[in-house]
Amino acid sequence: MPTAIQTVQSLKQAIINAFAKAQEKELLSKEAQIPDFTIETPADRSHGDLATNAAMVSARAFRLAPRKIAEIITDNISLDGTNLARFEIAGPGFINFFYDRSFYSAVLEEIKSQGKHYGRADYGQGKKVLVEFVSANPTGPMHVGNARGGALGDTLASVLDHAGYTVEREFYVNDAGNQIEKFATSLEIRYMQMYKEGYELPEDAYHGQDIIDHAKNFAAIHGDKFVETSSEERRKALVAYALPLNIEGLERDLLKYRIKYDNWFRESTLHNDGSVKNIVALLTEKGHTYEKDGAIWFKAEQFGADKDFVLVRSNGLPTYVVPDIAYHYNKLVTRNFDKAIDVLGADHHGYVPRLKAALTALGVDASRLDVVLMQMVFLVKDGERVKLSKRSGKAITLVTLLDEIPIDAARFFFNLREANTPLEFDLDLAVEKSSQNPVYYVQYAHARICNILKMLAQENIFPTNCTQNDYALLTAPEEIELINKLSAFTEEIITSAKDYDPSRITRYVYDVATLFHKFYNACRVRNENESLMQARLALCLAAKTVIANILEMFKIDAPESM
RNA sequence: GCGCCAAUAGCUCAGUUGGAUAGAGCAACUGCCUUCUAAGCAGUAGGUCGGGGGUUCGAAUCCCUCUUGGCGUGCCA
Repeated sequence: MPTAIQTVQSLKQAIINAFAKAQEKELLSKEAQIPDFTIETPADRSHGDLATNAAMVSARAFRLAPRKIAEIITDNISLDGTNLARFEIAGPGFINFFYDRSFYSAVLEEIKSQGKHYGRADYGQGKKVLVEFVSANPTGPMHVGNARGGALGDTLASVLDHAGYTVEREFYVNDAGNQIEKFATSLEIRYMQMYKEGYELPEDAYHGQDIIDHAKNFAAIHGDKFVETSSEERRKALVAYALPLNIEGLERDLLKYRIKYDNWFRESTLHNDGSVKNIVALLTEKGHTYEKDGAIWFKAEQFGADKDFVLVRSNGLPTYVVPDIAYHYNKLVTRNFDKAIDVLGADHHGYVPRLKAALTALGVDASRLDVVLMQMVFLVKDGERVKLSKRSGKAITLVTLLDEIPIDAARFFFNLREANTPLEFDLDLAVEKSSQNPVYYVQYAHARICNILKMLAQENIFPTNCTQNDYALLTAPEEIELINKLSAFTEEIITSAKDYDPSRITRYVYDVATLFHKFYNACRVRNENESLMQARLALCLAAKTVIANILEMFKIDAPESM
């Protein structure tokens, strides 16, 4: 167990023991329960490395002043084996604890021995989790929102993996249904326009250049062969030509973005194997549907949704929700994932309770589906928001974006903010090669460490094992703060996994870089006496390990020199 | 109308799930390179946490209410 977490747990136990001992001595009422208390890291370290509110929250239960209880606890506490050296009572009744020297050496030894694995936890207990993200329509190119979804989903999957889940990444390909019909219509009209007058693209069709290109390339192969055929045949041929190309394109572009999926799951398989029909049948069988106006409705209100909704339209075709229900049923029942996590745009939020209602009706525990909603991205150039218009087909695509800015920057920037807040993406800052660019700031810290190692190696100096006495020389505030930060990595991973929030890790690694730069300016490694140099070298290596582990997790380059 | 999300320094955002004097970065101003990378560091200044009520030892955080903004509320996806 990581040193920091272990220290907190042993302290918690020590406090509980102190309570019990005081009760035994009848200093505290035996009647009262020991209330839930917390142990936290104070923002201000002069208030200790760990602090507890135990005395304050138990004031009522024991009918004593908080400070009095704090005295009783501290009189009866034993800090043996806790990596803590001392405590003090402060403020309204906080008890503040301070690390023993052994804490710092334990952290550095731990990072050294775990190396690439440092930061990993068993919090997820190997549970199977499916993270579905991007899932852009294969009817056109991906846009900036998909870029955020990609960075977020892929990194979230990594975070969950580090937290001890068994993770799969999945892309859901909408290769059936209305979108494809619209795709067919758009292709058909663009194709016919090349040979005949009087074909006008409807307002709600796809207006992008990519459709025109597909039609042209198709014509280059088949000529006017499909002009006189039935519309059905023509559409089929066009889709059969263009759709695979688009899907290949999605895969290629995402790979360029360093995203590799375990599965590309096709909606069409759910239609072909009868799953979609089966969902309607199952719900009907259980008496959860009814007919109205020639359509089949689901009694969603009975299962917590805001209103009932249509499953099968009066024209006999299912609405988009049905394949979606079938898909999630497939994830949670057929494939038996413990958790399904969807990364979706926030405009889908109204649909989540409906999907969950349907799963509940099917007897699936809907809490096994978690949805991470993602707010809008605003691109900023020259200090102004770039206007995006999807309708005209002039939206900025993922590919264009990645041509303009480094992939490292994109993956970092899109994980700078929590998913549920709108994100301003500063295009100028992303290409900026300066301290203002947070990616470079972090990478620079890594490169600096590598450089120290390189310089020393040239003098034939290499890291050795450190003794307790060596580690004891690390006493500067910059050194202590850096170690403290490094010790918190595993907890950050767990919290980040719990909240489905990789942006915590982005901020964390930025903090690590900041503290390293401060250390670098305050303390020298080279030309110090052997013992201190080795201790500082160990600290540098530990910082390097943490930064490198995180950058690898984010699939961002960790350069040896810059 | 109803529902979801948000509002913190001039700008972009944190805030350890109710804790101690609300923090970073950018922008502004002042310093630090004969010493491991100045893509760095140190410092100054900047606040009615959208408004108002409530809950308690204690509120940016929880509850109520109002204001403003985004989104949703289709036999579209």
